[in-house]
Amino acid sequence: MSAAGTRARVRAELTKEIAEVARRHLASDGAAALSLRAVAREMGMASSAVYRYFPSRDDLLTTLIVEAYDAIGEAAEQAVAAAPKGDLRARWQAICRATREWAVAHPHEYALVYGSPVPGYAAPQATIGPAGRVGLLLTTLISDGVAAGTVDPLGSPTGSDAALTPDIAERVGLASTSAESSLAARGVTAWISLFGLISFEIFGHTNNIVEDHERFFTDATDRLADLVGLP
Amino acid sequence: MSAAGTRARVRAELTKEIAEVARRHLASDGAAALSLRAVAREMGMASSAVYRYFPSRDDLLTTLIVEAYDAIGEAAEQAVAAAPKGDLRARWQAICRATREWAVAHPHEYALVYGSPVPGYAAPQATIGPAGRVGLLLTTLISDGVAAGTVDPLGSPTGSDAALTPDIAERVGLASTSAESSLAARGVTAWISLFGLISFEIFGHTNNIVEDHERFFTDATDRLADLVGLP
DNA sequence: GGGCCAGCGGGAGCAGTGCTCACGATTGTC
DNA sequence: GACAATCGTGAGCACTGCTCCCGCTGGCCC
Repeated sequence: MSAAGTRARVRAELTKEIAEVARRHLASDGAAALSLRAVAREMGMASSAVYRYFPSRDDLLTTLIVEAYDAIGEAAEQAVAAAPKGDLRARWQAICRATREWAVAHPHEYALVYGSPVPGYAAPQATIGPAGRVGLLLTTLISDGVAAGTVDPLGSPTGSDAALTPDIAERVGLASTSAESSLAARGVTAWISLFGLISFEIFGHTNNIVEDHERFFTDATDRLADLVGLP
Repeated sequence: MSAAGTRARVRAELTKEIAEVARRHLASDGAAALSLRAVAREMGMASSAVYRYFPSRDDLLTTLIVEAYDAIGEAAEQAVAAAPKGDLRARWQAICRATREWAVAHPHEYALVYGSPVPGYAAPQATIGPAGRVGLLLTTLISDGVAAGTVDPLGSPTGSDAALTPDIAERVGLASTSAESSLAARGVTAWISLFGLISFEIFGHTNNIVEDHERFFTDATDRLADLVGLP
């Protein structure tokens, strides 16, 4: 047993435990206050030992970023799975609602992911997959609507899909033969606006403006559904 | 002369100079890398001397935040002043475009303001005024449209103004006698979405998705104008 | 005009950070 | 059982924000 063995296993386990402790610190104190030394202290090891598992603080943060993306994506996926398949608007609201609720419950982790890129940034390759999960949910939702004939692929301003990366529309299932399509672009706009709404709330920009944040959010995401062209 | 004197004047000047040096550091290296000691070094003074002018690093950052808000607001105001008064859409686009261009030109300063709240946050009172300047431009634009009869105060979902702070609609000139008004809420949604669009671009979330950022932005803000109900 | 004290700059120092490195100890593999 | 890769340790470097005390000095009041 353990051809590639027990050593690797305890390493993997320790790696996970360090990330877990770090995630707790992040959740309670925010990314800026996350200290490798503090994590090491809590684990009862020398600070230098942590570097055997994470080559730098930034790598630890990257791990936490991926975890956060995945957590958000999973929350949204579970919510949309529980919504009635045929009711596009219900599914739309389920995704938006779940995403916002995760953010409200985990503000610091949300800020780590959708706030300012922390260090000298440069989003690591590992993050680009998980980052798109919520967006993908929204676009498959839209493509379902197109397939069912309830969503019009056209819409103003026409042709704005041309501003997107060439293969992105296909990758999210919103390709169109028409050069005038704006479907994918509208989906992306709604996706971005969704996170704009959440970010403004989490970061406190709407503090003196919105009173009932939940109600406002629901109404706003409903407007976004209009924008996309959901029935 | 100088009843409240020369002393106060050199103090004000030095304060300004420190802020200026700090702003340059921020612009080139980002908020995380802004070091009081580095600013002090560049000014040729001991690090402790800086504390005579700014009681803490956070206070320095707060000053820079206010400056950034004002710079954004001014850019937008100048742009809208140069647009044809009667053409609501042109004015709308002018505001959006100027805001985005400022952000592209000053990414770190933008991130300081619209990214994650840096330390233990708690937005200082001094920031709430300047923070609303762009939003105010958008809402006065809308209210102009209402006055001219080209913008319908109603719109889906009806009554969502109720989610806002009670007096906010009046403060931005979008008060309504109808309990079913959603005009202010739609304006706030568009305002938030505008900054969502800019943030996603600046923070790199659309890197592999949008190719022509300027074109995409223009199309998206046009859609937001639709959402508000601009003619 | 002269004294006086608030205001100022300087330097040392504290507690903390990320990260490196040489050193033993341990442990899985041949 | 020997060997070597792996691991944890502690000291140390350079840096940070911030505090405190010192000595000087320039503007105000008598």
